[in-house]
Amino acid sequence: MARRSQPRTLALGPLDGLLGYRLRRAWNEVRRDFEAELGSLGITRGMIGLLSVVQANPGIAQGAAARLLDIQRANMVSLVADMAAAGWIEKGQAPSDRRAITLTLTAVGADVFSAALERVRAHEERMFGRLDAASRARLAAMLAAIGPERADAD
Amino acid sequence: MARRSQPRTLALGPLDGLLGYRLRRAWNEVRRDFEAELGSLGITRGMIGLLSVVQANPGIAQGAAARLLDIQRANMVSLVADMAAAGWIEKGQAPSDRRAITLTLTAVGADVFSAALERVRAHEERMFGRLDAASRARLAAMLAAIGPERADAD
DNA sequence: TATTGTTATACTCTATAACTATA
DNA sequence: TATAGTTATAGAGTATAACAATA
Repeated sequence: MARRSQPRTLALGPLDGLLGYRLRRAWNEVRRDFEAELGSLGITRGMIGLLSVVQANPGIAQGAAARLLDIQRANMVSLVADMAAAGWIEKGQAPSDRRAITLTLTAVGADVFSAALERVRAHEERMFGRLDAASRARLAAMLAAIGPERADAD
Repeated sequence: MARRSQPRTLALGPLDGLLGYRLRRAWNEVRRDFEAELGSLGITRGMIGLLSVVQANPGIAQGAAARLLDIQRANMVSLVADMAAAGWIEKGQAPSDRRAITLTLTAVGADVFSAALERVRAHEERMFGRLDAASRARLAAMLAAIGPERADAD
């Protein structure tokens, strides 16, 4: 029977009602688990994103991939360089625009992505396993609705 | 009529179905807006969290606040130091444990928090305004359900 | 032995400004 | 003028290991 100088349950205060705070907690939980699962493969979250986008759009321009993934062009440079150095993607020249760099997946990259995706799916099941299919769909829709009203003709 | 060497709509690939990715996009959106709104006041997200917790639990131990906010003890040190230097919180000695540091809000800290909270609420409305009250409640519940099955007697 | 606060350090992601070469 | 890739740099958050003082 230890004495408590603090209330049994500590309160969060106004923070408790803020969805932004709840979002941070959830995201940190997910990020941590992702890194624990994928870290040993030397694959970061950024890499998974680029692997997916390059596989889905062979020859995509580096800048287009950056916009698609909501990553700054400047931050794309080292990401691409690291993945090219690992032999997962190849940089090429766009025929129509000599400034642009095209990205394609290598055979090794496809294998790495395939293996990583298995782990990611296990990770997702661990993180979202308490939500059924309908809930997950609603969650996805809600997450997509987060943000300022965007002009439709964006 | 520009020629397109890429499909009209670029695909995300397998990434598209991953809730973790959707969560990252939403979180980045919220984080960016928070920083744009609060940055000019010199208040970071970490500070808002600590201000709220210290106000709700005067004299809370530094380590207890860290656990409550899901922040590493080591990272709490500079956060507390910065906020104490700003005059928003005060460090004290716990009577029962000479190792522990207690935290209390100053009058200035209370004012700063109050002003910041107004901006945070505007920010939250901007971010989650497209969700009605029922949806927000469901979102909060879903975010709380994210993560591994935890033993109830945690 | 375990915990509290601390120091040191590193990594990921994100952001901005400025440069070059093209367009 | 605007865009693509690049370089340099900075900041916030997160993470681990190790230490001294205290429990």
